[in-house]
Amino acid sequence: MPAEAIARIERSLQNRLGVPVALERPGQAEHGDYATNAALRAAPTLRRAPVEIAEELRAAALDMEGVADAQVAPPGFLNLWMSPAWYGEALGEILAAGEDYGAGTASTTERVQVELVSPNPTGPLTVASARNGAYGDSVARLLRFAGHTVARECYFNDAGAQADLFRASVEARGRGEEPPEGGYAGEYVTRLAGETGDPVERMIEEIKETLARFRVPVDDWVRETELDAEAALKALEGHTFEQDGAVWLRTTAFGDDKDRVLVRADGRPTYLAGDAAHTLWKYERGFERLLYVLGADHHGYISRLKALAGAFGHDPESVEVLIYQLVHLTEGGEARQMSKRRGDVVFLDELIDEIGVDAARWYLVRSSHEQPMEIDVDLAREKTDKNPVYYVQYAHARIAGILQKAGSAHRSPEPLGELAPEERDLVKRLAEFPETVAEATERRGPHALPVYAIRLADDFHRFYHDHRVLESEAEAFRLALCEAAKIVIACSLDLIGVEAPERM
RNA sequence: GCGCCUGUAGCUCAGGGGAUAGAGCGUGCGCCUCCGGAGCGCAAGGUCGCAGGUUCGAAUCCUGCCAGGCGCACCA
Repeated sequence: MPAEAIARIERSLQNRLGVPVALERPGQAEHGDYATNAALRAAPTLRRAPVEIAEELRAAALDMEGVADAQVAPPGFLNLWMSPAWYGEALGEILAAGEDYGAGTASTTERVQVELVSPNPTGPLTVASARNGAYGDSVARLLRFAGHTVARECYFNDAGAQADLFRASVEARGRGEEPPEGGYAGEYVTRLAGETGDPVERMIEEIKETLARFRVPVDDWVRETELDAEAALKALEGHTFEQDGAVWLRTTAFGDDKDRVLVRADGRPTYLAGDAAHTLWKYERGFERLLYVLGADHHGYISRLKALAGAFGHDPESVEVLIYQLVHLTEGGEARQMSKRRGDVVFLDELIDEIGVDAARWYLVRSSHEQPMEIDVDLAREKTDKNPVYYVQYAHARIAGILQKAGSAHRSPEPLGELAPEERDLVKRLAEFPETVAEATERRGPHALPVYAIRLADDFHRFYHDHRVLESEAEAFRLALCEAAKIVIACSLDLIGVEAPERM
């Protein structure tokens, strides 16, 4: 979903040709402001020479409002140069939309739930959960921006064997004994042993505080102990069978590669039974699409969760599992193993203490969720002020300074005449935002935002360096340009949960 | 053995069929009477893991291989 100023040109060319036309920004200035390979793509179906088709498009383009020049380049590209009026149109579009620029692109809106983090309440949040939170929350923000109704949920598995083991570990430590086999160690266990109350409850409270601090606004907190497993098992009865004394769910009927046990031979429910109750509760609350944000070590769950949806009579496709690759810690170039049980981890609160929420969130979403992530503990500490997030925030603060100094001076998106190259680049970058966001949303890939924000900041810094804003002939236009840049930078950062400061 | 993810500059990573593959960090050299120098410019640095295939065109799609991460429970 490109900006309207761009989409208008695309539609006109499309009507002329009868096949899809997408404008792209070419890598080199000699190839114009925008270019399209539409003629090359259409050639096979139209059974005509690409250059011939491109010539036809060129003629059409030259007649369009906003197009200053058009040229055909072999083997069939069409290159476009836009007029000052077009730049005014594109800039005006941004200022008119304000902070809604690029929003509401979803064709149909849904009630979406994003389940994220969902940690075992047996210890504080670690940097592993932090990637889940930063990624999942950013996806939630994107979906909301696109127009969906979004709720974030965090689930606590507070009933299982791990919770019991954790409680036993804290009690043992309180008596000065070693933790039980496979139990929990670490400083926080010692700390909890000195406090009163249920350790699991203490952890749940701490996790809630950490997530709030990390700017992940959770709408619903759900605990396994609150769910009605009996009701879920009853609802699944048509899809279960008994074998070897256990109750099985026929998940293979919904695409799983093997059936799964719901109730063990000894009568205790499995983890899947808890998941079933949880899934049922989600649908009962009316969500139409269920997103799960899970680490790569859980990707085996996908077919199970979809099968549960099917067994409850919903479309398995309404379940969407977002898998992110794991975080590996290194220290001094060597791999550092993380184990919550041993207490040998880096906690999210420590990371925030070290580098702050902005740098941490930026760092955790800047690369694709499909990319395994390495965090060098030493480097993360050292490089605090080298994090590109400050580069982007600085651009925002710089603009804020100019606009403040400008006071109520007149602003106008209408350029006086030809734009400088740096002005053109900046407007084009801003006009690219709606499409960038729409694609990031569709692909569930918020990492496109940091990448975009750096380029935008880059374009702004270059513009700023070469052109005076205040008291220049083009002051009104340049103030409008600054205003638009400020809006889009702030929006890009907000979508990944990073603040856009007026001053630094 | 089967499945998912990854392999791009010294390091961390963008790039989802187009023109001469990009950014940050690091390295080298420049730029402050001036709206914020947390900035700007220039340079060096690449067999896009390897080999085939599809295509007018492949880092991108397909197949095979190599390497790394993760998963294949009546654990959670």
